[in-house]
Amino acid sequence: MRIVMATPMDFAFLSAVCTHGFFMLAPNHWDPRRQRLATTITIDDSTAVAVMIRAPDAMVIVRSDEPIRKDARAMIRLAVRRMLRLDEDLSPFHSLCRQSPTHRPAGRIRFGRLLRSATLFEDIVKVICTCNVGWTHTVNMVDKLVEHWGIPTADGTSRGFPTPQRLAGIPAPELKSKARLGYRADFIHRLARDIAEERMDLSAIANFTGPSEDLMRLLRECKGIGPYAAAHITMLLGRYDRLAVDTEMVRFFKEKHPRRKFAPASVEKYYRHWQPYQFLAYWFELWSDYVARHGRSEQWSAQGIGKAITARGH
DNA sequence: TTCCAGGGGTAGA
DNA sequence: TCTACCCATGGA
Repeated sequence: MRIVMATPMDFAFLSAVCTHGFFMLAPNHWDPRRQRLATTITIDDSTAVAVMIRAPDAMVIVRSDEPIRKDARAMIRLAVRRMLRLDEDLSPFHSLCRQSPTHRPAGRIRFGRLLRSATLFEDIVKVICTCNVGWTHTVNMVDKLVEHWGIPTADGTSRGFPTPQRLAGIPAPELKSKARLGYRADFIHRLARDIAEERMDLSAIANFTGPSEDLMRLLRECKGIGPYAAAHITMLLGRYDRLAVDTEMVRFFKEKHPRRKFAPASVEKYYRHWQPYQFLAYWFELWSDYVARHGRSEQWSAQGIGKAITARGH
């Protein structure tokens, strides 16, 4: 099977994949030498398809060695579009960058399509798994979720991310002990159950058109999603006017502006002129700082970058 | 051992 | 609305 998709004018594959840590999380596997993203896309509770994504010239090519049903093919197309944000227009942000002495490189590399997951459910679970832990632990938790409850491909060689229905059927203590989720197990189990039993409608959140503030409020109704997680998920949903304040942001801002007193309000003020792209402006600065410290992001490995960040000693 | 990591929930003021 | 305290886990 081979799917070919046209890309927006300002699309750059490397930027789209390697400027957000999700490319290091299961079921994604990035091949830095060939510049290909291998992943497994979950179709339903019993079907998943392993695909290889590459992007020569002005197109994205998705290939799979398995025979694919027609409906599954459509779902793979939608999933890849979502992951690479092929429907977003970031040219206004790139125009702003070109006028900025600090962010000009962001315009040049077409920075801003931060990789997301095939589904919003997968995004939310992964964000919960980043809360109050080191990156290596996040990687391990997501690895184990996919390893134990991921949907296997027909040949059984890989697994897609578990569906809400699948995780809803696993008792929280089992999630905790097998995936080492800690107290996050209850949040993830509750989220999966609420979706599976139709108490929570993720499509309403995904298609929400109101102000970002209201979207944040909607997300925070979900146990386990606080201010940081809600802001990060809001970003994943394609809104960049909310800053996700976490320990990384605090560290970065203190280092960059040692004379300035840190307060979330002052950071918001600092990025105000990037409206509505505050998050992307901040993320480019943070990502550039990481690249200066640890080398090109497309060469990062999940465990390697985790250890490097921890060893930084903050 | 102790600290802390890309926080969040809850109770009490 | 703000603060203190607790919550699993694992690496340094």
